[in-house]
Amino acid sequence: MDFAEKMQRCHEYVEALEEERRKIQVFERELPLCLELVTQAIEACKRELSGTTEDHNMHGQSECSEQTSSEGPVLEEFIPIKRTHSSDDDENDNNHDDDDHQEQQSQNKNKRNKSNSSISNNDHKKKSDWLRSVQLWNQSPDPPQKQDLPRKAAVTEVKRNGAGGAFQPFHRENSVGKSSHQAISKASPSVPASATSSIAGAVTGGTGGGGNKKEDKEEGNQRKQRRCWSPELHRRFLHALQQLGGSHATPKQIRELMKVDGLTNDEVKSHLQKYRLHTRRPSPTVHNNSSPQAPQFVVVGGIWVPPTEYAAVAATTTAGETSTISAANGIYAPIAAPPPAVPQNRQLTQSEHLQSEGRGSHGERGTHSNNSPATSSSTHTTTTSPVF
DNA sequence: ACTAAAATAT
DNA sequence: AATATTTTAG
Repeated sequence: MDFAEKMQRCHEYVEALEEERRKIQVFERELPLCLELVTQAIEACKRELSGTTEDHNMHGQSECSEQTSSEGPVLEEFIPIKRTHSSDDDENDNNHDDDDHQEQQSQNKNKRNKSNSSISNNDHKKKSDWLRSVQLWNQSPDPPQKQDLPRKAAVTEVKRNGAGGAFQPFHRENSVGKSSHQAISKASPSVPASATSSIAGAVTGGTGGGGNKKEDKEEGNQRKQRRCWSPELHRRFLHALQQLGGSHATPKQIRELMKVDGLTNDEVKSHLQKYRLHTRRPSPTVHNNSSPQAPQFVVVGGIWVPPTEYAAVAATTTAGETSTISAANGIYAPIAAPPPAVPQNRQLTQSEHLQSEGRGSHGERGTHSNNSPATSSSTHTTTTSPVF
């Protein structure tokens, strides 16, 4: 009978749902309704299962509800963004907006005013367990973001955290620049919340003319809110770098390429610095794989490839076409294909050898050509060789 | 008290 | 733009 079959299917579905619930459990704070929905669905299904047969009139749809159909309508409810302004800007889907009209929003270049006063807020303090406290969206009291859901538009700044990896919570702290002279009055780094089904914005966006809340207490100072270079952000960074052919890229170019709104030159610059730093021979006496136990794929020829990286970069670029880029990839983000999934494994294979990384340290994974260790920097690999 | 990362200064 | 220094979050 097909009945049994149905039961079976239903059962499976419930299991799937439960697993799903486990997954989002962590984000209870961010997705309370989502959790609730799933829970309800599970219950409904179970009821149906146990409640025996027929009369699935009322909740007949429960099972299929979230799958797809209801998704649309419901989705809106989940979107944290409350658009206060009645005027819905709906037009800004995916136009171009490549241009940088992003960072400027209220990013004043003023030097910091020296006015200084008391800092009175500590709103954070009680975030001990991150997983829980991680916020996909900043819950900062200001959702001034004009551009909401960028949808598919890549341009904006949709970034996601998490995924397979590490993501760090955003910190929203206001430390006052108590520096003696100069105070920045850069715009308040308000954070947008953009979400696409499972995506959360990771990048802050400037406030538009939106209107700041009363948050910034009349002080123009404040050390810029730290920008969190989430894996995704970094991914974009790398991507941009690749497109520019290596490290020569100027921060400005990089920033533009990244198309992340709210990202400033300085931030990129800083990040670039760090990147180069790490990129350039972490050398002296760096023995990577130390553990005799053969950490499967540690490899790391390279340098500084944050956990989540690999896949991301690979993915993007692979999809991409640029040959040159690939080279770049090879260089900086060659490694590590984690056990789980990830179809494309490159040359991660021989990991075992402790490889005389020794002093050279530079991972020369590059299929070919590589700079000499000491003298030249790693940079040119891409830039020089490929025709540009 | 230490470190890495980001911000800011030169 | 490159590097150096300072500040700060973990």
